[in-house]
Amino acid sequence: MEGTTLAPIAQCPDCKRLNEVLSRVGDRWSVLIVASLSQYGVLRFNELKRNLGISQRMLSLTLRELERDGLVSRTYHPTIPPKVEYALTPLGESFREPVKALAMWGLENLETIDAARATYDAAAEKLPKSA
Amino acid sequence: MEGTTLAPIAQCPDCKRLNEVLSRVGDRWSVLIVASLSQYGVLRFNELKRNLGISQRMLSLTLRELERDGLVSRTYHPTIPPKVEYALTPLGESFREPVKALAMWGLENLETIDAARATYDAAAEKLPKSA
DNA sequence: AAAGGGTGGTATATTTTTGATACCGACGAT
DNA sequence: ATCGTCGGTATCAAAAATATACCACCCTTT
Repeated sequence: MEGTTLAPIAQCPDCKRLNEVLSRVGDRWSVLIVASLSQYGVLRFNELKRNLGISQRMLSLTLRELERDGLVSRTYHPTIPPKVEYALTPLGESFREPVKALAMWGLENLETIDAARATYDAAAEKLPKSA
Repeated sequence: MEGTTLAPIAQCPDCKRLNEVLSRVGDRWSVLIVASLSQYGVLRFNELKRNLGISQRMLSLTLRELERDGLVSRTYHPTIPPKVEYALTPLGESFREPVKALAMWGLENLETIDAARATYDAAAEKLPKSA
């Protein structure tokens, strides 16, 4: 049943745009990788892996996406232990600002959020639907 | 084999913190809901649903999380068609800024990203691993 | 009065995403 | 000669997102 009264999704263009943006670079690993490269400048595959605690698969996938989207550059050195270096492109550098804004907000408000959670959970404790 | 040289995850405290932040409010729907409430002020459940094109389940879940984290307030009006209104709390309001920064960056760079993608994909076309 | 619609959800099933694991070739160290 | 490192890929299981159906409630329409 697709023909219901449902509106044609995303009335506000801004939401639609934002949705697109977030679909591209809005996942945790992308942001984390950019933040990491932002801090250390140039990192190799396994350095990122160790630094972030990400699985090889997700790192590989996410790096390729970031490279595809032009935020990260990949430099392959055909030395004998092969060496691949990742760094931010200018576009990636420009992404540092919003990420920083997000991080700042988070750092400032993590405790507030934790407190709100505790309050909410405590209140929920008193209303068990059963038992 | 856990005892390898693997570092104990998240060497840089900033990444760890950022990770926490993103675990809380870093998913697409949370950001989108905040953005939507930010634009319209107060919205009801089904208004949000229609506006965002989100499934009921995800909307319900995400709203509850946002409420739990203190970013969104939920007001239940026991009228006869039950009416539930959602709005941003002061904390939620403060989250508008980083979201706005993100949205701005996205709007400014979506085309650049698309172009980078096109270039990348075109280059990849020429190196088919098989066939 | 019976049928259908809108309200804010929940329960269940299906699909998509993520993550863990094993493996690869090439080489250096033990 | 076996092990480990490098940067991945292939495979499979677990988790999350989504779609769908359904609920009680009442109102409107027929």
